[in-house]
Amino acid sequence: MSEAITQSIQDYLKHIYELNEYGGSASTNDLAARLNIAPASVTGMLQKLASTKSPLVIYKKHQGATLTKNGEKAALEVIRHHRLLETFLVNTLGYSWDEVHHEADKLEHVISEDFEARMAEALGHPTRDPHGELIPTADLTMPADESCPLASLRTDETATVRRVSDDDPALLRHLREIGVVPEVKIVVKNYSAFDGNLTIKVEGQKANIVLGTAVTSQVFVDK
Amino acid sequence: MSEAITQSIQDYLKHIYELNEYGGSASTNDLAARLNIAPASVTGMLQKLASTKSPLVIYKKHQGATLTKNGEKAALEVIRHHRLLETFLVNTLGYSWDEVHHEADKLEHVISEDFEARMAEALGHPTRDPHGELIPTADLTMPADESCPLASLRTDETATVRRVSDDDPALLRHLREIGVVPEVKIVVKNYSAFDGNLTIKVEGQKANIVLGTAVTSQVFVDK
DNA sequence: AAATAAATTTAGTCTCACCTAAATTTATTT
DNA sequence: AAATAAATTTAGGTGAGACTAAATTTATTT
Repeated sequence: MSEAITQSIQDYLKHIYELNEYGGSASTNDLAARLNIAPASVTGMLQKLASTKSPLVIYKKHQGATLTKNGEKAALEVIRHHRLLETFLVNTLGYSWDEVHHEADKLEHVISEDFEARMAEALGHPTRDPHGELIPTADLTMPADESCPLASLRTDETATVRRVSDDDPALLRHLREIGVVPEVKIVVKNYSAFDGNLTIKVEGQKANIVLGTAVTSQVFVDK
Repeated sequence: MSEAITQSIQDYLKHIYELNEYGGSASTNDLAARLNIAPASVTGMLQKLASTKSPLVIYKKHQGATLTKNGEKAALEVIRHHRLLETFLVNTLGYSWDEVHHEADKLEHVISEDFEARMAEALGHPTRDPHGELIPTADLTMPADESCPLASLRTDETATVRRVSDDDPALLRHLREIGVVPEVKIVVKNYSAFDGNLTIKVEGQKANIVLGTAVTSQVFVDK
């Protein structure tokens, strides 16, 4: 029988997947930071995950981790759970978008496939969660995402906000307040080469606002 | 800082509470059977739970376990979660009453107090779950329950079904089929002293039915 | 290219919650 | 009351998943 995919393994896979999305390979240190675990512990787990009959992870010393096909399926399963749960909590229990992440992080490991299917059905098979993040399909493929960081835009460019990072409640409350939410149109009024600040005009808001890279790197847009 | 109440401790407390409801003290063996754990392991855990600064459990060698005030509060918290979840799954996601137990057993350890409060609100602060079992109140007291086992009734007695045990899906499907569900009235037509069988007439059903003690001990009624 | 800094791995421990096998205690028969 | 059976506890062990401290490897400066 194949090795059990425990909750903590699910967490490793999820974060390796997310780190792979940009950086290529997921480094020991980055994983440790995301998982709130000592780097030494991460090394141990990666070695273990990479050395089973049909491994979930590909791992080379000092070069970080990547997912195998199986590992990726398992990761997408967890991510699908997470994003459906966030949508469900907002739509059905009246959570606001900054409150759902922590709850979904716990529930994602525990719900059954039946629960997943019933949620998807009840929600009308949504393709994005409340933060605009794409929900992996029931057959565990991740839809293509064209969006780029708001931080990469320059003066006079126009774009539509597609998604925002879901893991910082304070940031989410701020974004809600200034109207930077999915599907809203923005125009870049100014780019400051010194600090990377962007001055933008948000559709439906009167005043321009200035955002630092701490914010603009977490907001993703389609041009 | 007080000792963490882990998932497995929550399970111990829940089952000690339920065993205390009838039998007085919860025996090592009964607990082991309910938890699907070796008796030796139960002894170890009970010793541990009974020997902290402010213990959750009272335990004397060879005499089983009881809950302290704190232990009882913790147990009722879990039971409240479980029964609210069962109600929520049935009302909101269309589960049938035989499908919810297992899902609730996993979720009960994971949801936040906020989740609990939102569910209670969304459901209109129900007092019973779909099986008729009483839901502990938000301040963690268990409402009084007057009901007695159907098995204790005799010929010509009349009663109202109040609750049924929720942990055997096959039994639940059978009860649903024969109409033995909460709030239904029944009349005992015959009692057989040999095997304990009861012949009953269920309100709204044409034919009488005969039930063995495997069933009648799991159904609770008010006379 | 050597020196320093940063990232990573090794080695050795710890806790939790379980296990089995054997010993002991309590309960039940004969 | 002794013998047997059942329940419980003791003793010793395991695996998962974390930890720290020290060693090593890779990357970055000077």
